[in-house]
Amino acid sequence: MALSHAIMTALLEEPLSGYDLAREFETSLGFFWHASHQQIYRELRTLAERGWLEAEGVAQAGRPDKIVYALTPAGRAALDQWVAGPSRHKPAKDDLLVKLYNVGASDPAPVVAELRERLETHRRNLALYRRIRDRHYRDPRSLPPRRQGIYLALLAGIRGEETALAWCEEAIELLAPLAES
Amino acid sequence: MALSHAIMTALLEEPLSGYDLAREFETSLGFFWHASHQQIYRELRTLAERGWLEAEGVAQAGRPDKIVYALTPAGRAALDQWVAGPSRHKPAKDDLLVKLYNVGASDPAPVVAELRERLETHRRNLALYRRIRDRHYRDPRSLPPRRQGIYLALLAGIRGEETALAWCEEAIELLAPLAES
DNA sequence: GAGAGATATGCAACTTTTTGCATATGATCG
DNA sequence: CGATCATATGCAAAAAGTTGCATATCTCTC
Repeated sequence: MALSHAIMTALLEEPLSGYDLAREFETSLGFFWHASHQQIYRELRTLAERGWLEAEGVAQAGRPDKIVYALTPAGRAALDQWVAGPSRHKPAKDDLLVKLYNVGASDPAPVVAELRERLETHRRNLALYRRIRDRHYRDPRSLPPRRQGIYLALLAGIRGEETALAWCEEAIELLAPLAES
Repeated sequence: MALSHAIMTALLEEPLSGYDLAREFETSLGFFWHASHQQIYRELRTLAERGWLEAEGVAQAGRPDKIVYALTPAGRAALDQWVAGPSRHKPAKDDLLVKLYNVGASDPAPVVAELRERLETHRRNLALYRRIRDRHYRDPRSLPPRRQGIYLALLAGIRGEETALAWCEEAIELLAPLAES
């Protein structure tokens, strides 16, 4: 399972609580690997049991107490090993692409409407990613190695959104005439 | 579940056996929605029970008998309704992008090696998709509606591979110096 | 006739993800 | 004081996907 390793990766820099991690998985790392808080809390307990993480309860004033998880040496070793092993790419599954196969058989109007919505989503994502790049990753070559890796992940996001955006425009242009008639 | 609808989509043109469908899901539709034959056979039985498909045993000479599934009017209606409803985009999950966050903490060499392999995969996919486009979708505007939709799905594949390919090259260029030292 | 390979279909166990629900603390605002 | 929101953690059931195994027909080649 790779969720465990994604979590450990997020803990490389500093110990975090499940709540923190859940937010991490909604931004940064989450752009490329989504996980719900239910998944995260469950996985954290599993990893702590296995000895890859260490849990520490932290009492807080002004807010509910929390449990902070830190990477153990064993976890660190497992992570290294995972990085050295083969990767799995699970391609995106997109209803919309399947629906395109139905154009001509079903009404294309909702598909076009969906494309327009998605266009906006890609615009927003792209703007966000570019803002992050401009703020933190202006000159990739002068970054320390770790940041270069993160930069590349971000770059994948940017390129992906650019491509998806352009494709949406092209698709709308081609299908709009069908939807109007 | 969308697998059911992907299967029905594949049956829009003509009735197919589970085996045929499994191959369909390894090419055409399968570029955007992967499914194993185990999943497909299971789903086919479920759909037939629900009345969305009709199963017909076909005796064959020269090869094992098969079961051919056809879309029923009820299935057709369900498909229309699905097309009109909201779509879900499940973004890709890619170990490699998570591993990039580990560059600087773990040895980057295997990551670079993986990037090189992936570069080749993208090259192959791109060549394949382009071949299909050149053969069957040369002039998209003059295609009948149904084929236009399929063309757009193919185009999404082409653009995606182009982007991924270029990104791999950029990533290798940036990380190669780190891996050598 | 033995073996490999395409065709054809399936079970069972397991892992992973999704969905819906549940709970509790403390801050802030009206 | 009540409502709402951010913080913080979790259970349980269902759906979806993966993995490993199993079986059978028929063709073609050695």
